This record gives sequence, structure tokens and C-alpha cells, in this order.
Amino acid sequence: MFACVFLMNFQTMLLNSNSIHPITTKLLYWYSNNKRDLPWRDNPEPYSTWLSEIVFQQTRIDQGLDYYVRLKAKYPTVYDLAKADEREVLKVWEGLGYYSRARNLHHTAKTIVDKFDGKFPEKYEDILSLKGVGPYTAAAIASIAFSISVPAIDGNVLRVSSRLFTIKEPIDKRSTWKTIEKQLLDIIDSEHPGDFNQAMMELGSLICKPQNPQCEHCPVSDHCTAYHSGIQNELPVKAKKVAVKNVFYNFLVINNEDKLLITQRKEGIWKEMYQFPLFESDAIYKESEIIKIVEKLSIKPIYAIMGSSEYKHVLSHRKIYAKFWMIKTTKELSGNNAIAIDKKDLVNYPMPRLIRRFLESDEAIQFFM
DNA sequence: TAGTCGTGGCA
DNA sequence: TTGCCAAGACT
Repeated sequence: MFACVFLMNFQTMLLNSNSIHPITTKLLYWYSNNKRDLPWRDNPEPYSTWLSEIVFQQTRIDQGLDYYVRLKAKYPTVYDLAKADEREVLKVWEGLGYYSRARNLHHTAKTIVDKFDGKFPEKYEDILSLKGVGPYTAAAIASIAFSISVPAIDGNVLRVSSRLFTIKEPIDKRSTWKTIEKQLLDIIDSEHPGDFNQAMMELGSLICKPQNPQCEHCPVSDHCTAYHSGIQNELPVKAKKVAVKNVFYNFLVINNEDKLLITQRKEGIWKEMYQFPLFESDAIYKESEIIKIVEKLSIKPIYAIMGSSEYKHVLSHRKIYAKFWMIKTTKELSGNNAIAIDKKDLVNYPMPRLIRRFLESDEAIQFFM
């Protein structure tokens, strides 16, 4: 029995050593000695793998790690997540950004419970069909949790590949993506596709960085054609540049005793998140303009309206200039699509970072005292 | 296909 | 201060 198991392992090793690419051998050896100790790597079952992949879409490990830990603790299984309220999930997600990820995460948890009987789908196509799961995430889950041999191509892998194989075409073109996928299919370790994919990403994250890659510490620099040509700093090439638009937000912070008015965003930026009644304009309003608006709403301030300092909040594609107009009133609070809540319940509503920054400021704390 | 969707760290 | 960009997906 023992001899038989030994023989099988030996044959597997022989098969691997015959088919495995030298780049992959060195990459996997480096990975086994240098990989970071991350919680979802202890036991790569599909739920944790999926959860981690959603959290870390467009997000650095340092930035998302606490969020992953909190989500996993609050929702240990897909059933726990499926039966949660969306607002509660958004609250846990608050501050991490790209809030559609949280909404899709919750939606997909319900899909897995309802349509897949609580069992995470094991086929690549089924995984890809889940909301919030695109080509990269499906490949990552399939390879890590189910050992399906498919390259997971994220920003790290595009960068590492563009240098390794000297690909000068823009990496954000679909044709370039296909070229890199083909190259990776030639070197992926079909026995350990999850380790291969994670090793490529880890290399990109720790060594083959966007600026000043540390080629002297790279395990595959001997095979890196860009390094040999000395052009590693010129790769990758990108075609798109996102246009950043300026927008101006005037928030009305209307307070009556312990009550204040908040609204829920219905579309666009921060969809489903909460904020104060908002008046968007093509410039920050002057006090005189705010007074007119407040008169029209017949709010009847009992003190002078106080304007906060101006906030600048930068998104990937927007620059938001914001000012919070603080108003004390005795008028009963109500409004279209607005809800009056108790001050102490503010903490229970998921709000974007901009709103939290204001609420944590001295001017806001003083106003609410 | 190209624009939309956050936030924070770093040079 | 400014720009880059990160375990991308959706429409």
C-alpha cells in the first residue's frame, strides 16, 4: 500500500518535471518561500476564496485585509451572508469603495443558496455566471479552490507578463489580453494552477512592481526579455486615460433636537449608500444661494446657517468639491425620499467616506453637541 | 467598446 | 500637490 502510494507520487513528480516550464519551476519555488501569510490561504475552500477575491478586486492587501477578516467573522458561511440585510453588508463594506461589489456579493450569496443549494459551483462557466465575478475572479476561484488549470489574469499578471515576454501593445486592449492568456497557457502548472496564479500575482505585488521593479531579487529575471533589453521600466503600456470630471456637492445638514435628515442614493456613485440631502451644482453655492434654497424649503433656521470648510474628495473618475451647510431648525423633519433619524443612529447607516470625514470633523461634532 | 464605479498609499 | 494605480466588473 505504502509502496503503491509512493510509486504514484513518484510518477506524478516525473510527469511534472517533464512538462513543467523552467520559469514556472523557479516561480513556484520562490512563491513557496516568499508568499505572505494571508488568512484565506490556510484553507482554500471556495467560500473564503470567493470572498477574498471580491474584497481584493482593485484593492491592495493592506487596504482590504481588515475588511476580509470582519466579513468572514460576521458571515462565516454563505448561508449567513445570504440571510443578511443588504444595508448591513454595505455597513461592513463602508469605506472600502466600489460598493457594487458588496451588493453583488450579497446577491450572489443568495444565488448560491437558492440556485446551487448552498454548494459553491465547481465549473468555470458556472462560477463566471455569478454576479460580480468576471473572467479574472472566476479563474482565480476555479484554480485556487478547484485546481482547474486556467490562468487568472489581473493587473499584476498583465504587468509581469508584459515584461517577461516584452509585450509592447497596450495591456488594456482585448487582443493583448488574449496574447498574454496564450503565453500563460504554455507555462501554467496544470497540477498546481492555483499556486501558479497566486505566485504570478505575488511576484507582481512584491517584486515586479509598477515603478522600479526589483529585478535583482526576481526569481525569473534570467527569463525576462524586457530585463535583458533594459526596458522593464517602460512596460506595461496602457492606452486609456480616465478623464476626471469636477463635481460640486452642497449638502444640507438639517437638525431638529436629536433628529436629522438623511437620504439614500439611488444611482451612480455610492448607489444605495446614505448621505445628507444633496444639491448638486456647477460650483459650490454661496451662502446667499443656500439661504434662498432653505427659504424655498421653508426650513426656518433658528440660528444662522453655518457653512463647513470645503472638502475635496477624489474618486478614480471624479473630483468632488463639497460643502456641508449646517442648519438648526424646529420644523418637523420630512422630505421627498428623505428619512428623519436619531443622531445616535447615524453610525448604523452605510455612508461614503466623504460623509464620514465630515461627521468626524470638529465642526460637525461641535454642531451636533 | 468605453465610461462608470472608491479609496488610500506612494513617489 | 499631482498623478499613478491597485487580486476588475458591469453596462
